[in-house]
Amino acid sequence: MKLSLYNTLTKKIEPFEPLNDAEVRIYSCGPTVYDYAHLGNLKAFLFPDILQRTLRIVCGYRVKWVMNITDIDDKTIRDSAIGSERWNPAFGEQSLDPKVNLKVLTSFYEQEFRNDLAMIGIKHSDISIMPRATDFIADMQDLIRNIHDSGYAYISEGSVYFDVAKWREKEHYGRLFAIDVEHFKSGVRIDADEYSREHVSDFVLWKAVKDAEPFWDFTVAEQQLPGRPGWHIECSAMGHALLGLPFDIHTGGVDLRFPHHEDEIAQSKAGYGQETAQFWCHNEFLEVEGKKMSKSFGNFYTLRDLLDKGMDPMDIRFSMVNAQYGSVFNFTEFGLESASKARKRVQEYIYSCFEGNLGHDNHAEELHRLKQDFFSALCDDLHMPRAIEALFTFMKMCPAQALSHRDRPAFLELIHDINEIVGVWTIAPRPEMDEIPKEVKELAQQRWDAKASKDFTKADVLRKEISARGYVIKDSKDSYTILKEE
RNA sequence: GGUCUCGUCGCCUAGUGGCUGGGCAGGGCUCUGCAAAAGCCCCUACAGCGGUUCGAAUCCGCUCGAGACCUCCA
Repeated sequence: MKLSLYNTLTKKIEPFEPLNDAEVRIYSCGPTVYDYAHLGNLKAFLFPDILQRTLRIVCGYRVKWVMNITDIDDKTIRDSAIGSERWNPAFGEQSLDPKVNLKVLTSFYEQEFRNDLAMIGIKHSDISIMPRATDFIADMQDLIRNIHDSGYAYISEGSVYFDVAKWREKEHYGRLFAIDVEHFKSGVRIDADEYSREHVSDFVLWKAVKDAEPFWDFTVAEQQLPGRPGWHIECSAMGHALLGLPFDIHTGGVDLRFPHHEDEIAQSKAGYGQETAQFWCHNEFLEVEGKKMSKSFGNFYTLRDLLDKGMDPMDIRFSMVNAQYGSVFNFTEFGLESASKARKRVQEYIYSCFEGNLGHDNHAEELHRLKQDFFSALCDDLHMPRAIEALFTFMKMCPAQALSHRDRPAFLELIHDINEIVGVWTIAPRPEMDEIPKEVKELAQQRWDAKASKDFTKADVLRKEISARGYVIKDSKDSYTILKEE
């Protein structure tokens, strides 16, 4: 099946066709590793995860997926600076070398980030490369020299800036975002750093070293400019080095359309003479309980915050994935609960397919429709809600017990493929219960006896005792089961 | 001020002109000590006002409302 995707470059949903038959090349703007990943980050990475899984499983392409790690920027420098409040004592003593401190801080959060990805079901084996910006300084410097040589950069007080005004004389600046350079709203936040640009619309390619900040030597136009890269340049350099330009799909949050991605396009074109990507895809933001997630609203959550509250990472994945990436997703506790129940219903259905008697009806047609509807919804700009709807509709039409000896394996095969994308279920028989302690079993039997003799007071006391040991009793008509309390 | 989304059942989400979408919650039943699990059934909404049309949640206009971005937040 062919995938169609909304392309911010054209503002239309377009059929996707790889530039190169061998594989689809995707670049995702990754995290800045100065803190634990928050829910918004997760949504931003779940989107390309579903994208690349769909490209592989439904469209049959090979995929090369690059997600960068930004380990040098204002915030990583700030937090690793000597005396920073955010320096975690677990990192040990701070070094006198700011580069060492930077590395310590960023490697810590990088590792945490990798753990978080695994936790929400993004497989490391699916990500071809996770390059760190600091490992590509030389590539960035080459690119900046190229841009300078071609006349679109100028040096000012030790920093190098991209000359947007000059670029606009030749090229369209505002490919992803309609920029009204003349009408920047007065009072809107303007980058307040002390670097001097000729125009506010210019952006920095290379920042001159400041006191006690990490820096790299750099020579451009026979000038020595010790400093560090600007934010946008890293993606241009890494995309070029690891995927080659132009590549197929570039992903990121909507906030990155401008200036980050716009500048990336301009830089790469100015320095490499090539377009960056044929598709630019942006995921919408996440809100929490109807409000923008922010520290000041007190609704700012990292993944580990939610796990500490006892939430299941697979429920978090399912709730986020079960929303179209291009629309604002409202993360609520009630919504997570809904998603959790819906997910478990499907899981229950899958377990049922491994047990009980077979049915005799023929559901080949419904199976075929499920396959068709599920995958075609995904192929339509990754409409996961519609795809999941097809699954529930199927389950309603065809109870697990009704599936025949032919339909069951067919369903399991299909749900396996579906799960290769959704990634929240276990396609296997119901796991054996953990060994239940003998005393709990005995208590349960006593309770059943008490109940049978209608001594309900005693039965309730015993239920409480069982509960105190972490188990619950569920009665059915003429038997009972013991389950571990969640 | 500029650019752009969006207002669908209690909540979340599909749906680019006609066929009462799905999930969760709620109600009923299978099953009567209590509770819980599972399954089945029920639950006809499209911000407002005009217009186009045989027919509009869906197209057009206006109004009201919500939100995002506008120089380093995914």
